[in-house]
Amino acid sequence: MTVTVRFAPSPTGKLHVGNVRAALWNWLFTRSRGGEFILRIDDTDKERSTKENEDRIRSDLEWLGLCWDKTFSQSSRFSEYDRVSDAFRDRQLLYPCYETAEELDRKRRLQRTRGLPPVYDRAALDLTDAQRGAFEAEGRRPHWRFKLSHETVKWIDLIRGETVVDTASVSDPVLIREDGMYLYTLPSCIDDIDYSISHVIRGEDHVTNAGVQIEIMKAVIEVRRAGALPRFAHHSLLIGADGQGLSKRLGSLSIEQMRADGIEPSAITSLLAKLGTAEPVLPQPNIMELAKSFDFEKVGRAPARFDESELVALNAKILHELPYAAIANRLSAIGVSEELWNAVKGNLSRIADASLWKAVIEGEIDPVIEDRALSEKAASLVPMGPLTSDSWDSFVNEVKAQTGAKGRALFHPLRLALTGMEKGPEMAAIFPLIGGEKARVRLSGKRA
RNA sequence: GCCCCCAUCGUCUAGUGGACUAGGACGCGGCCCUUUCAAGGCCAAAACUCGGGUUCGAAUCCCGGUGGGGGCACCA
Repeated sequence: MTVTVRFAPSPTGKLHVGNVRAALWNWLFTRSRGGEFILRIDDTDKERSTKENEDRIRSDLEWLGLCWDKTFSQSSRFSEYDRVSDAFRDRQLLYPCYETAEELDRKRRLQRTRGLPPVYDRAALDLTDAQRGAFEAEGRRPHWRFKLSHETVKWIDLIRGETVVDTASVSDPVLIREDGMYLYTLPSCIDDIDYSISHVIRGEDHVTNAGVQIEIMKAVIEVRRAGALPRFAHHSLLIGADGQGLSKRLGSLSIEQMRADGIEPSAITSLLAKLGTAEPVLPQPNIMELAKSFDFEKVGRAPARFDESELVALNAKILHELPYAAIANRLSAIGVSEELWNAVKGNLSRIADASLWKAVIEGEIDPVIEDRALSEKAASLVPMGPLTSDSWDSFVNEVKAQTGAKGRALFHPLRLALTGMEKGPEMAAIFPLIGGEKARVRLSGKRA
């Protein structure tokens, strides 16, 4: 079976951990099966969609490595949507309604106080031509609802197993607004059929929608006389580390923000690919490796916790294993040489922190003198001439022999004097980079 | 309010009536190593949401409580 999936963000906001997880799973699934990944921009809402958001979404996806094989915007396909909705009207699948938003709201509140679910009562179906004419004469324009079958829709969800939606418990969905604008539902169904989407992979907030959409898709297939229903996979949503829903904090969880915070794309994909599955979360710099092990069988049904501190920790691990060549351009941009990178990477949690160590090693610092006698003695023992990777050991041995200090009492004052920091990279690696001249000055307590 | 889904170590989970003394990974703690921190190696601690029922036997099946998530838009 040919696999074709789509990720369909709406350019009304930014990409965040929640929707990126859906994008990633679509991508991993289709890559693991040699299929296609389509990026569809759901921009039917002209007022809220912006070009900036769309550009941001594309650049975030590219940054994450989620390349697409095909992309299009729904705003380019209105004529197709018109064609299908005309056919729906002919088949009485689409009916005009004249209630205002306030009237609908009042109806819902009334149902709720009676303990009933707020489902549309289909009053518009009983309207006579004369009544409709009267509304039109009043200046009202209709919005259009799709007439659901009121039967039970059933499908085998790849994650949830057999799933059932009773369409009698759902309102007939509004497909076209009073102003003639399409809501996302119909365009989405038409596109999924026209582009032969084989699998719809998304969050479980769409489970009820799937029931409705299956009915609409069936009608689209009839109109088009072609196409097939996709299979569905609805995954649970992420919750915060506090066990509460994520929606309120989404701003701080945007990909844009993470990128600004120095999180590597592979840290995000490594975590999001495995979180909520039976497989361990491990640093995986290669996203294709993630695709190889992707399997719906291993996905749990319960909401999974997304903890930012876990992402930060994973980011550090990825950095520790990152060879210079993989990020050479980014490092040279901040003036970090391969030598420097290899000396300090084991202590970084963000790449940008390399410049911090660059400043310590190459710039000037005020040394911290913890043991004046020891550091002054040490200053006189720094080997003359260029330092090598062996210099540190012989230097420390000499200091030990002449002062009697050992262990922490030996190391700690030297580190503080030479770097001004409590902890940091392996001294043997950074000692030659600091250089003998600077080391002598710092050990004697002067800025250098 | 109504409907749907879910519930195992701190976290993600394995587990489909006896093979469970409940397994793994991450994290946490301890030890070793490195003449400091980190990294690495080793070792430990740590869980079946509660109450009923079915059964010779329940983490596993059923009912109920509690808790969490989702849905019920002229948003997506």
